Amino acid sequence: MKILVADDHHIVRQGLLALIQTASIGTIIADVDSGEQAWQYIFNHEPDIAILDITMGEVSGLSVCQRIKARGLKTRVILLTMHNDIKVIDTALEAGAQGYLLKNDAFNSLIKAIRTVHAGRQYLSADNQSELQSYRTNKTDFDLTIREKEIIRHISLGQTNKQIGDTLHISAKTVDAHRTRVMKKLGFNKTAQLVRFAIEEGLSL
Amino acid sequence: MKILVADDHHIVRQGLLALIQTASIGTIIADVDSGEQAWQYIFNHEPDIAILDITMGEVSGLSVCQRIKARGLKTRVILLTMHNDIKVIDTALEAGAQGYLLKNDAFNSLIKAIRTVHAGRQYLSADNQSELQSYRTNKTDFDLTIREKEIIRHISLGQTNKQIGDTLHISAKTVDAHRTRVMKKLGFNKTAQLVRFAIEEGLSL
DNA sequence: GCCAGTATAGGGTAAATACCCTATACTCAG
DNA sequence: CTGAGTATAGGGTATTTACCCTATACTGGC
Repeated sequence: MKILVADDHHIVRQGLLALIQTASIGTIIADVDSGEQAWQYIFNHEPDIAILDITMGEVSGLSVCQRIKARGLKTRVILLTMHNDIKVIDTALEAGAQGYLLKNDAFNSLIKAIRTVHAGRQYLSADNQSELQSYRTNKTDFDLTIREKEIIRHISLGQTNKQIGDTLHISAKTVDAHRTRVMKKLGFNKTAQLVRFAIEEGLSL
Repeated sequence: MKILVADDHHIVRQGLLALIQTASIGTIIADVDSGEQAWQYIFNHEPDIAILDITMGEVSGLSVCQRIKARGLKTRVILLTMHNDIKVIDTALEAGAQGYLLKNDAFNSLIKAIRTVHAGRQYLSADNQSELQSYRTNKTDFDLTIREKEIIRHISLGQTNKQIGDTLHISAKTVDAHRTRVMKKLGFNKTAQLVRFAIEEGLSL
């Protein structure tokens, strides 16, 4: 089993590597400290498992996850985060993640998560299963596409259309188009409203 | 050398333990997952080094650090955090920490930090030394005035300078002046950042 | 009584936005 | 196969923001 670990916190990353090695669960092919590097590696080598931190500067683990899904790569993703927020979990799963792990989980969970996801099943940290069910049944669907949510996320982090275009490798004009469409869908006409929405809906990571 | 590790993120803690063990740098006497437990241990056993996460639920690493200083215990503290915020570093050192380490530092820094602090010297992550100097010399007070907070609140609710001016019966230009001053105080240059700040600081609504 | 800080507000410029339009390409459901 | 929906991106314009400047008036502290 080949595993990629991506986390911009060096200590966390080294810790993960040490844990996976002592568990003798797989061969690590790479550890990187940015979403962009993670994507390059996954695109070129298609590891079995990619353990990605959600919050990683420019390109988040969420974005990488979306790209993997879009390209139909066989790599399965376990997203790693500090926050136990049901909205974020939902976003993560919609982005195509097979696993969701909290950093304050016991390290045994990590091994269990890797085994479960590698076997093709979904792994959720703690007992978020039932909570997720109820959240999904009565969540308001704002009909935003994955791409649109991604754009909102970048906007809420204070990036300009130009900057977002650069990180996502698309034109600033396209970002503007997405932005405008989201505004229309949500009935907004100001960045401030969009940022508030993103933060409250857990899209801002 | 006896070391205590306290971090509420299990994975991070396990990682730290693994790293310290492989470096054969010290005997770990305990690893705990809360500030309260950390304090109990330090008070009873006075380890040489305590590596404390700053953000740990109820009792933060900062609090534990202050207690150690107040009691005059010989335990030296290395504070651990994710955020490279000069303000936090300043607070940490004032609280009596001898070391300040970022989670995204290379793990070699951890070993170096332990050795340096154990030798009685101060260790700061990366090259925060010079940054800290300049921060302290011209320590700007980021306190916002009542009026400024009021302006931020309206901005975070999605109003334009013109609308805010109308509501508060002042010129849009004045609103702009307040806005610019706040930006400067906080080091921002985007509305999105201001909105996020307002929401997180509870200035919104 | 003066100085620092705050609130007010004007002039100006460059950047970013909001939003209108068209247009191509791709996918998926009926 | 066609049409709806999405993602892409260009043109264009008006508004808004971000930030530079100056300037007046009020207040509280030393």
